[in-house]
Amino acid sequence: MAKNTAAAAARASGGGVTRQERRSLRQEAAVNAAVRLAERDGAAGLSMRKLAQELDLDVTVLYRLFRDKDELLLALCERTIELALDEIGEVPGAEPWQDTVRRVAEATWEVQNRLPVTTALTFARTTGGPAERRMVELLLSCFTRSGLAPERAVLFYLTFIDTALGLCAHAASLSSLNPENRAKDDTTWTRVYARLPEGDHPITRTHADELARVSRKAIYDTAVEAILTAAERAATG
Amino acid sequence: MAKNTAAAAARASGGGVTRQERRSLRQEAAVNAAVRLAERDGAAGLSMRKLAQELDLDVTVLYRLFRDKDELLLALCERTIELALDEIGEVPGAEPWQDTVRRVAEATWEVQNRLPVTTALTFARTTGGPAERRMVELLLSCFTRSGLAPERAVLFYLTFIDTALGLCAHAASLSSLNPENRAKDDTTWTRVYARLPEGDHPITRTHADELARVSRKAIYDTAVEAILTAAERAATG
DNA sequence: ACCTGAACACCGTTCAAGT
DNA sequence: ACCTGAACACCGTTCAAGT
Repeated sequence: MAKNTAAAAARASGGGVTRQERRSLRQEAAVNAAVRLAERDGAAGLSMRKLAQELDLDVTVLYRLFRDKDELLLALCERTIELALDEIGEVPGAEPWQDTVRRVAEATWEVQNRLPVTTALTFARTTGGPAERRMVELLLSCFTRSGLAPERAVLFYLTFIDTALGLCAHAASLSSLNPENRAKDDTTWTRVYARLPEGDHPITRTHADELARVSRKAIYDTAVEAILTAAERAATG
Repeated sequence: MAKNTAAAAARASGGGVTRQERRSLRQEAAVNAAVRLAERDGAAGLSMRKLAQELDLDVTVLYRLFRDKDELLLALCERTIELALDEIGEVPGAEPWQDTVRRVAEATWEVQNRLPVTTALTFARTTGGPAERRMVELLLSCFTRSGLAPERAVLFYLTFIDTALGLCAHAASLSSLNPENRAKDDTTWTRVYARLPEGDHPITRTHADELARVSRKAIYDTAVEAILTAAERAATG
């Protein structure tokens, strides 16, 4: 749905495809290929050369579509937000603001889960693009509907989105380590913490099993609910 | 204080410096130089070659101190935790658990602020090393003291630490972008969002000033307090 | 005006050849 | 046994030379 926007625009405009529209189409194709490449080969596997090869282009053509690799990354960031917005779909107008925020949290997690490498590469960026703008408007409308004064609404909006993205990036950057490093990291709780010597770290030792059992999604949900509750209390209190 | 641990151990053991101790000393020197290099030249500037050069070593010697670059990064991660522990200092035994958690949050932010590049490079890793183990024990002792059952104590501990690290990494990865990209990102709120056309995004438009005014530290504090409150309520409720 | 290949200055990592 | 330089297979990015 988010895909082929430029194509649709081109067709709607009545036949003649301008240079600008062809450029947009090629950029979108490049973004699609970049996501595929990143998820298949990992963060280190997404190189300008390999992407060009995948698209049957010379690298320098890619450099005319995107000024540099950073601009490609910003386009990837926009794409992840587009996917989240697609995932969210239409929001019932009468829905309580908290539930809309929860929808956004779910959709963002879903995208992180599906595209961990892309998420890890882009989580901390601000694009200023159309998808990001729609997302900002959607979330700000929730936090203002809650009854918070502008200053507080903005503070809680940013706390929510940065926390959600930070935790998604945390989860994503684990899933996007090389297999061996991933395994090294993943099993640390049981490998190291369950086998601590008797005397040291008594509390950690008795909690090692629980530590290995907690899922990243449970952590994410706990953080999201904590921030929602804090916003509610700030609004009504 | 965290530095020269190996040196102290070597001297205490009575004169003869073993191969193992010399190795530890060289690893520590490498970590120190790596932090300096990363903060001076950015994440892309921390390469095995440049680090070896900085230490007047052949690259391959570096590869005998650390199996690969990832092992160096884990050592950097340990170092950031050591610095946070130094920052925390002695914790008064009778201190309310919430205040101890706040100390940890402050110290972690402080380190992020001082070493953004190193923080951004390492935030999502689990090292299983001694500094990390001390930090886990300290924080778990807080969340169990709060009266939470083991399962919940662990859930809130992980929610706290992952949220704190995620937000620190968010802030850090902004401070560690190349100057131009950083500027591009930083001013987006005023550059793009304050100039939105009248019709679209009305809520964002009216909040653009506030959005540009919120500091990353305020966001961090809001998230930390929200999680502390949620933990308190789960413990007493 | 557009495309192209070669080049520049780097990477992480390995290994045969030296002392 | 330890150290070393050169090499391999890559990077992002640029630019002169072609059509």
